[in-house]
Amino acid sequence: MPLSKFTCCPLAESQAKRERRKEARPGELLAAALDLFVEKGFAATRAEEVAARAGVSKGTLFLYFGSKEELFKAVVRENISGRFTEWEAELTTFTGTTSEMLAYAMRSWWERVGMTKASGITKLMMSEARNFPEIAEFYQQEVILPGHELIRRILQRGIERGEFRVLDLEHAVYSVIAPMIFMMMWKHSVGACAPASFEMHPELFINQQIELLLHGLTGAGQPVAPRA
Amino acid sequence: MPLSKFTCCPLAESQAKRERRKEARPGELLAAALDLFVEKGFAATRAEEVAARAGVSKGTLFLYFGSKEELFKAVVRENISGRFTEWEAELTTFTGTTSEMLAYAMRSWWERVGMTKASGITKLMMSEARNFPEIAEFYQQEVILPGHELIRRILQRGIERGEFRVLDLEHAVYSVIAPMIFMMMWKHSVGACAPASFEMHPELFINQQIELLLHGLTGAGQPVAPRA
Amino acid sequence: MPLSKFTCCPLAESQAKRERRKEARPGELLAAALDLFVEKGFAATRAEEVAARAGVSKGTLFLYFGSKEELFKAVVRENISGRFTEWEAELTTFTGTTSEMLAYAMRSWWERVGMTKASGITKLMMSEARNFPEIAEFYQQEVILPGHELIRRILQRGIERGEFRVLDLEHAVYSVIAPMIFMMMWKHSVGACAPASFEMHPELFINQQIELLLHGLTGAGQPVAPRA
Amino acid sequence: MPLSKFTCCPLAESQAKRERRKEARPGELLAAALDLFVEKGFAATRAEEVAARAGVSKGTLFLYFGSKEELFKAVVRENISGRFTEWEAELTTFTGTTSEMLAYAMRSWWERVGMTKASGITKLMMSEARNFPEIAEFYQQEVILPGHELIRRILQRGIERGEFRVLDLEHAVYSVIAPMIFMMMWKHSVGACAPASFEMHPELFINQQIELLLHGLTGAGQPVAPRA
DNA sequence: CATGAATGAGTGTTCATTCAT
DNA sequence: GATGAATGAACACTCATTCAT
Repeated sequence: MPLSKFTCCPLAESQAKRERRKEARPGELLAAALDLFVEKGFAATRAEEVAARAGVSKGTLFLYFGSKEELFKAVVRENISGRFTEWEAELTTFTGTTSEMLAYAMRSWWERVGMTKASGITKLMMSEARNFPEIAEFYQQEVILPGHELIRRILQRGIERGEFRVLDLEHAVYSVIAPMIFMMMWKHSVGACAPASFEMHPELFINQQIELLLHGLTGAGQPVAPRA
Repeated sequence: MPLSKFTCCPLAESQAKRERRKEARPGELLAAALDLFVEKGFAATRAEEVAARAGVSKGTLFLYFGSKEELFKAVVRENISGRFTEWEAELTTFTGTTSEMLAYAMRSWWERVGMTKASGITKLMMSEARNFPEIAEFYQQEVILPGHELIRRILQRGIERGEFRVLDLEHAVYSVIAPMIFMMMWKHSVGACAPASFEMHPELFINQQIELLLHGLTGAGQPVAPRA
Repeated sequence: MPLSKFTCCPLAESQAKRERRKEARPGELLAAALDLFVEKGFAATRAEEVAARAGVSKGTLFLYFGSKEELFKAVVRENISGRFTEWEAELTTFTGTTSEMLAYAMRSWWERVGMTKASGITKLMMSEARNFPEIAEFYQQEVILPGHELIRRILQRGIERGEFRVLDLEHAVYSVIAPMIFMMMWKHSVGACAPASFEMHPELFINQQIELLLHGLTGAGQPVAPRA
Repeated sequence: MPLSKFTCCPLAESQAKRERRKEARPGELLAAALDLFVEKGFAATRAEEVAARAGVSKGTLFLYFGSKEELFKAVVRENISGRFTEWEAELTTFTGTTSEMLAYAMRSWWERVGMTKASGITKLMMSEARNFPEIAEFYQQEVILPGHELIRRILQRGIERGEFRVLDLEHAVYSVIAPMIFMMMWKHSVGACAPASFEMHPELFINQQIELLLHGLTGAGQPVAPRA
């Protein structure tokens, strides 16, 4: 844009800046709210604090979200993207073994969700589900259901191809999911105020968890992810 | 009740009942508080509601617990029994294989903690840890640390006796704990308002989880806990 | 109560005092609210001010009335007693001329309503009716309708007995009511902040109004209620 | 519009319209404000609503009126025309009987004020006088005082010419004014949300009211304004 | 001039906590 | 001890007013 330095009227620019701010506001507020809701819970988070963290005044918050509750719902909705379709596509075209597939799914989950702020949503839902049944319902439809479906299909593939032994699919899904839920909860609760002794190295843990999930504690073969 | 004919006035009886109630008060309050804190979180639980559920007046609550925060601490403290000593004793004298030992530990954990109200404490800590750092610290010392220690010793025994392969102990502990934490969280959040499709059969899940933990998905042998 | 000076326990007395206060609270609050609502309108009256005038804290107000709106409704309801039955009884047994009857009705209205605080309710309703349609409806049923009925019956009697000439009853009712409504409005608006020049002597006005209503401006006979 | 062919671009036209609108702005705002103030009272009327009804933005309102209070004052001031001079002139040159004169005054009042939006101002003053003493004072000087003066002069004329009997002038003025005030209040309060049973036919009422005022309920002669 | 995004003082309402009874 | 009436600090939310664009 070489011409832009000659811009005769600053109107465009400042207008743009204002517009940009206006469009950015909801996002900034949602980000601030996510942080605080995850950190302190819904009830203990003050609206003014959210506003302050987003760099605006209390009134502005209510300009964008009609109430604290609507803000909460927006936070959850915003962070529950339908990332599953993309994910399922990847797995549908996967050509390796199902063990590799499962490992891939767990590792990419960590990179795309577990290690990001989005993981806080899970903590939020676990903590507040009973106070927001409608939101919990929404979360189940949008996250839990497709998530389970995804894992179930992987396990099914493993069984059908003779890679995994026959097992109770429904509960096996929970076995795969449990360590992931656990990591998110841990990170946002004990992990946030724990002494060094409880530090967890997520990548190491995931690697070993995959190993254990596939071959078990008694599994033969090389030692499992020895700590560097 | 042949003695009752000597009770000239019902005063004595109700007096006695009152005494009993008086001594029971703190316990009833703690039980009510546990329920409500688990259900709605600390901030969203009203002191009056706790009192009402315990069958006393608002004022009485503050007679026994100086503040809502103290009540919370007492709830946590009260429900963190030093059951570990007893438990460790059991395991120290355990004579079977380590696989059996691990299975025993997980199953008895379910009976003694997982399926009881005490499981709510874990949900509470996960939800509120960051609002109550001192309590979280206390919880770590009293529950997490000994719990980890217990699991670690089992795993260590397995490795030393050549039953389990060598692995990163610290993270393996998390692999054992994760499904248990998961069950408690699930039960008190999604599980409390979930449709039938998300129902979980804890015993089945634990059985299969033990199997998976020991032999993995690819493990040979008979199918794992096929659903009845 | 000569024995009361020996009352061994002051419990009874203080209990009583507390009880009395508790029972008196709603009344005190309603009185304070009536004053302020009449003076400043519903919206411009602050809940805290009402409480302060009743000698209690803001919180106490909400102990007795769930919301400002409920307080408003209670104020109106409280001051709309079914005084009409008593009134109608009086008029049913009235034996004089209908002129005397009308005069009696207007004068006793002044003593029982017009000159009391209850007159403020009319101002309130006139000012706020459109903001509280349900209350306005209630007011119509409880006050306007029976009030009109009462006046209508008097006029009807006058016509039937040949004392009053035939006229459009419905509108004649308004002619009787108008000066009374007017007095209440005036008193609580202009009258409350008017210079001496607008002072009104209600008794004089009513007397002359009765005279005019009965005989008109052109009526023969002695001068009408010359000012003392 | 033969000149319009010289308007090469529609800009001029819309420019013109804009100019016109610009000059019309204050008037539109005052009209909108009058409606809303009358309907909901001063405190319960939101500035933004006034602006919206006038078709401008919130900011624009404050461009023309420094504050909501100033807007209110302007509304009152604007709607209190010095129509009295014109009126007094009419009455000064009146040649009929004083009864006719009074009837004319009341009927023309209805046409010029009572049935127009201006009647809302009276409701406003009655409702808000105590919150705006200065405005109330102004209203007294500009409306009440000259209004009373006008009525007083008519009555005085009637007495002096022997048409009306001697009476307490001050209070007789109120007797004339009361039904007019009443009509305006009624129309803007109960009348605005009343069931058909409380409907009032202003012309009928005024006619009969005049009759009653002149000859009273007991007046001989033909029946008073029998309902068509 | 007009706009509407932003502000923050103000108000209704809640609820932990106190204390007279 | 037990009660529950009373308190007032705290917080969600509103809205008149400002001002950058």
